[in-house]
Amino acid sequence: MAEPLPRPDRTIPEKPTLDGIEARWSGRWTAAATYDFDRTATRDQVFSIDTPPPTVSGSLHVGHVFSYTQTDTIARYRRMTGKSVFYPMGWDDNGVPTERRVENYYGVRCDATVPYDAAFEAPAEPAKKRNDFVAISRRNFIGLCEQLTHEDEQVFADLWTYLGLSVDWSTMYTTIGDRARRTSQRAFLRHLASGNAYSAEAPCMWDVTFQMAVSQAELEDHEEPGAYHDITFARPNGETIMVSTTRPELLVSCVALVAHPDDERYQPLFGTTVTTPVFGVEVPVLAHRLADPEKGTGAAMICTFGDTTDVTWWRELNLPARAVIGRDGRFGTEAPEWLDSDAAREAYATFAGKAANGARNVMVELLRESGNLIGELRPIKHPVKFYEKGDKPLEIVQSRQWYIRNGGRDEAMRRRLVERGNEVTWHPGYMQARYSDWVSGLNGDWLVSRQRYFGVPIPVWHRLDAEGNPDYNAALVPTEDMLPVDPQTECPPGMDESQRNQPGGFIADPDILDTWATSSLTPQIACGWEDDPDLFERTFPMDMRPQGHDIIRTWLFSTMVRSDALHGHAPWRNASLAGWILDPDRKKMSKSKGNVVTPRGLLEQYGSDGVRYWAASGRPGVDTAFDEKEMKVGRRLSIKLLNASKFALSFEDSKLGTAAFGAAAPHAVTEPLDRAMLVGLAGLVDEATTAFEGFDYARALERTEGFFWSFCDDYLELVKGRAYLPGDTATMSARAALAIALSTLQRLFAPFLPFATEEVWSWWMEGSIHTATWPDSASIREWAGDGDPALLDVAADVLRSVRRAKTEAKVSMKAEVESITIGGPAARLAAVARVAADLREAGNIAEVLMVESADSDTVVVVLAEVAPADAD
RNA sequence: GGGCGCUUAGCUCAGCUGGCUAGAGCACCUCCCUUACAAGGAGGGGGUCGGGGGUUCGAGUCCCUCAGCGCCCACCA
Repeated sequence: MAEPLPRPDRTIPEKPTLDGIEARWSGRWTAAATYDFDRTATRDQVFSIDTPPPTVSGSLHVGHVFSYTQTDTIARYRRMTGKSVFYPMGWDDNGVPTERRVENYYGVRCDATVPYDAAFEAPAEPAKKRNDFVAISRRNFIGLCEQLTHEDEQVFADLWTYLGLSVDWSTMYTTIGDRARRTSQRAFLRHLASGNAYSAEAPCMWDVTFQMAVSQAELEDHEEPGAYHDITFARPNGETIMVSTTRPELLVSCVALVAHPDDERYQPLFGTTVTTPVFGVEVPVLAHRLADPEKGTGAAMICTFGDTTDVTWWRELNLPARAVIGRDGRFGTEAPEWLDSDAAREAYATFAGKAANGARNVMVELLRESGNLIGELRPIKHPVKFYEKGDKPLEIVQSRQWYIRNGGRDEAMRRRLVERGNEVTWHPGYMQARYSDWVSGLNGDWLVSRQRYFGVPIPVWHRLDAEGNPDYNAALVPTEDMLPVDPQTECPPGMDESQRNQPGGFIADPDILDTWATSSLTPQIACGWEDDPDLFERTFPMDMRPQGHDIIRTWLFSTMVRSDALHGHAPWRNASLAGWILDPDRKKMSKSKGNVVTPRGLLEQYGSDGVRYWAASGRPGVDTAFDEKEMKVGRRLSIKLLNASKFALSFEDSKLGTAAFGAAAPHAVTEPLDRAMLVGLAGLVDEATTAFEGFDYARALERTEGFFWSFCDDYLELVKGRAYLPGDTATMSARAALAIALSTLQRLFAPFLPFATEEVWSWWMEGSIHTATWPDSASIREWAGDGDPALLDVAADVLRSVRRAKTEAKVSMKAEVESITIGGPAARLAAVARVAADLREAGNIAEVLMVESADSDTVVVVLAEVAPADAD
């Protein structure tokens, strides 16, 4: 639990300032362990947060600051309500983005065939072109990944500290660290044992640049130019059938033609065969409901594999696989065995070894020559599937991959996962629909194996038979106490290194797990699943998952899948979806778009509190424009808080605060205006509390800010004269009310402006404001007694009229007023009478007169030695 | 094609379960160097709440419909 802060000097500076406030307080918080998790707290006293681990491969931009600040305000609120807040930070440092960054940063590339070089040093000057990158061993490569991520993580941690995130750094984790690797592998092995993980030889979406498989959740559609090619197939009777295709180069992979079963044009052809042009391969004409009579000629060419529909057709119609595009995205150099004529093989040779685009051009020529290309190409724009981080269209490649069951091929499981969504409260609520929609639309299991290096290895070996062929049906697995394990360097139980890669021995599974397959376990990693059962017991399931709404389909869903399989319930109670930061052109701010704004300069210019104010003003789930003006407003608010606090504490006896106000106010609050203000304050506390309970930090801030400004403009102005006077009852009432209000407002602002509030709190209170108790409206109402909130409204209204008169007369606000005459119903006049003394003081008014009238309210202001100004 | 969200002052947005003359900040105009605050403060102008229907004593707020914008998803031959 938090230690007391080093005792501040408890003096109020002559000229309060925000300069250097971040360094001053973040250092003291660290020293005092202000934000440390109290792991003696029981589950019901804990609030645990499943922090998104930022990808360390880039730099943090203001979008990160935006969403992490929002979460931090909630963490701070919960801490002040007495919860022990479990708020770890994780770094997502494994996976493709890190590899890419390391490759470019050092000018290296990983080559598994290169031997380890203990004396290796990265090139001083990285090569400009990828082709010139130095090939290094897997172990050297991983070493560089670790080195660079460590440096990056330190920069990130410094920024978070400067921003004032109240994370407990002692609970930090990384997704490549031992704990994460162990957790990830253990979960995988448990899935394997329960049948939730399996490997299969199947067509999968394949990125030809990274040369690895990608999962459904990583797909992105890009609008790409293409063209319909109308080509003819020959029927045995000499007739032809025309088909439109955008990928004529796949003709060699054609295994059938397909049309809709109800399409009368093709019903006579079903069950017959046709011959492919150029290659002369005989293929059947089949019927399938997915063929769209409206598209092209209504008949389509099924190739292995042009798109995901081809995969469906291939699977459901039991067609042979005639794949020719290899893992490098190029056509195989050898003519495939199903081409049985020399002419066909010669034709193939003209595009063998080419990538899709090159082969297409050649194929078009071949078809033109053979007379099977009819008419002109018809250009179109059509969506093509890409890997979200890739820049070439995906190919579909047949290969052995690992899968985790996610309901994509199991209706009952899909329904169960949709149901799990009901175990979570969504903020905002409509985000649940995105989750349900995604789960309902799944069409395959989750492909988790990646043909990469820097990641969590799949903890599996395969037995080799006497011929040296792997047996994929019975994986050799490590015992859990071996975890984390690297199958490349360690051996399966009961076997030794001499049997590696030998007939009758074993081989290591070459792949690693996709990043999401590890980050989908952040609750288990952070809470110490199996590693630290005591911690797990106190923190899991977690209270809150904050994240961006764009990764509901990936991170949120996959975390649900894992928790469902491992624990049989949802991993959290609340999911809080943050919006994006949009640049001034309303585009999402992201590194790949090159429109990011780095936060450090902003934090220094506007102060962390100023930037936090902007972030916390963004409504939950709503995309928000990047707006420096809001940060300026936040900075002004922070300065105002310093000045207003200084002023209110400048009166003797206001400084009687204690860390938590006791049951009684320092002095009795007796004056009507003071009581009126306190009633409003109590209402504010209720509103802010309700908003925070519903994860709506933005509303809490908005209401607090609104109250604070009118508190300064009106109440403070109205009572300062009275508070200055020598201490009679009315004076003491003002000072007590000021102290109560100040203490309350400072705490209400604490989640948003942690630095400024800590500063002003230190002037008069013991301990950190961030471990102080959240304000309690009931005790404020006790102090307020019979307060009538309307009094403050009336007084502020009259004061505004007086100011207006002075402004219109172009005189100073302290100009003397001879008299004001208030008109209105008796009730209004009675209210004015109760605050008349404060009004006289605040407006420098000699005389307050009243005239009862049934008409609307009026205020007539007579300035001393100045022509009367009517200012109703 | 399906789902979700948005459309309120020049700009960025609040307006929760329908209720007194529709709010804030920025920008703009005027004034004030008032001992908390001049990188301030006080005051002011500015909106037929996207269009059209409907429910209601009463709608920015509920229902229907149309339009525009954005996001997500889809089997994209």
